[in-house]
Amino acid sequence: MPALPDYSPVDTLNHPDIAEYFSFGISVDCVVFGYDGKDVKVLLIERGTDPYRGYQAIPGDLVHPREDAVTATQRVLRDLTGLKDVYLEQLQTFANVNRHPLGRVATIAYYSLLKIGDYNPRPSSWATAAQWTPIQDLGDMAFDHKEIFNAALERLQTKVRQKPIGFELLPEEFTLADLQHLYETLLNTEFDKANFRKKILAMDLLIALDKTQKAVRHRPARLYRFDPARYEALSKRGFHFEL
Amino acid sequence: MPALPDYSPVDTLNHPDIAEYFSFGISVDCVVFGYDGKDVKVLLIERGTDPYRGYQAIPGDLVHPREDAVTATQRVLRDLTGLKDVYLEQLQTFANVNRHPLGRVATIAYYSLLKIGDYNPRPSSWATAAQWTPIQDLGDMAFDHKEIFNAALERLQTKVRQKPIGFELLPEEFTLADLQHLYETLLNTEFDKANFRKKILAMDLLIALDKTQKAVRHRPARLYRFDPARYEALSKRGFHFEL
DNA sequence: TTAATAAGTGTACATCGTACATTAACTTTC
DNA sequence: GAAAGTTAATGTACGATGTACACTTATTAA
Repeated sequence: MPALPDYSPVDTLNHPDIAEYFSFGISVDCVVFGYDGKDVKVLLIERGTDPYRGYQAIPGDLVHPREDAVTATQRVLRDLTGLKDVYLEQLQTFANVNRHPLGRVATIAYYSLLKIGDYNPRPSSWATAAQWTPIQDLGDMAFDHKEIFNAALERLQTKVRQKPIGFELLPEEFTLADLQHLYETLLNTEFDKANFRKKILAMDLLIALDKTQKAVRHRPARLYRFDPARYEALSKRGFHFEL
Repeated sequence: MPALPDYSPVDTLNHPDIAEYFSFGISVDCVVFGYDGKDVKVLLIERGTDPYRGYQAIPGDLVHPREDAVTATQRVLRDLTGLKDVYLEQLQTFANVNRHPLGRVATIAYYSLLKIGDYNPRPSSWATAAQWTPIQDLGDMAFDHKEIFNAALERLQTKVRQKPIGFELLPEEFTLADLQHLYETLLNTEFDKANFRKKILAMDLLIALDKTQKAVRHRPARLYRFDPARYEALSKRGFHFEL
């Protein structure tokens, strides 16, 4: 442990009893979203110990004394899902005095989007307790995790309309109907099919593949792929994704 | 059923050396924005002690062991400006291992908007060190504060186009030209005068007052006032501010 | 009175969003 | 193997909105 500062980032004439201030625990919690073609789901843990034994909780862990917060979150995600390099974004920090019954713990909340098909539960300690839950039927949650989840969902709903991050939830190759349905369930709206596809295609972010759906009992739809490089290029020229 | 894993936050069983994890300091830092009719400015502190003596820093302080993070930020703001009930929003938490040279301090960054005219420096410890700096001419800053400031500015620029928070920076009564100029300096853009006023007025968020500017050497402009209640009402009906 | 200056209004045109109708391709049923 | 069912994919017409720019109005200073 490095030497304790004798002042805060500001100035502090005011903290003679400085050691008392260095008694916080910091955790990270990560709201992991997935989509199975029908429902938007969250990956939750069932707690095996008190407090909140049996309640569902957002996966997370204490940050180690020499560990960055993002690193800690990536560690949690890898242990949980076996995946790395998934979409990850900081949400908000929850630091109320009484949020944790056993001590002063501030938690930095993140949210993550992944292709649910890539998910393979790890033979790690929490593998058995992890489960995908459709976001409509969440029950009570441990700690202030319901509040954290709500914030994450709200943020996702805003963000998904402004940045092309919805694709993180879809398989590499998808139909326009897939995409539309994802947005509709995520945003609780309905879009006109013709207008939706016109708008999306006009953005010029998708690569049309020479493939179609197989084994459907109707006209098969064309498959598309999102082109991140194209998005980068357009962004630099002032393009603004919007749905 | 196998034993359920314990994961966190804070499962003491999983962390036998639990005490080590409770050694973090938590600070809040608040980027305070103001606008004087010409420039967008930030309220900065000049550090009087090492490290970074003489550098400019974002005002902040350590969070007390029994204090909520928002409360700590409001305390800092009140000590600094004499104001309470100013617009305040959490930005992001910076928690890298090495961000603070003297210990492990995670900082929860906020940003705040206030009417610069309301600001009255307090006879508190940092009053003399506080100064408004136009955001174009910021020099080096202490710690990772430049990074924090950049994040705050970016966030403000995004947010101000999506929520009617720009009014927090203006006096209660303002002209449409005032409003336009604020947006132009904040976003580094130019708007067409006629179209800007048409758009803003069409939103129906402003109350036209029976007052005009005084002592100007041209046709005096009408004064307006922002109507937060109206905005609330419209929001509930699905209205979406956008500029 | 006139010039200067910025406030405030009007208009024409292009662009975009919206609703809805139509055609196309595939499978299943009779 | 033709018809019915289903969803993909395209087209169009209309209204709303954004954009550029010209014009009129109210005030002060000269």
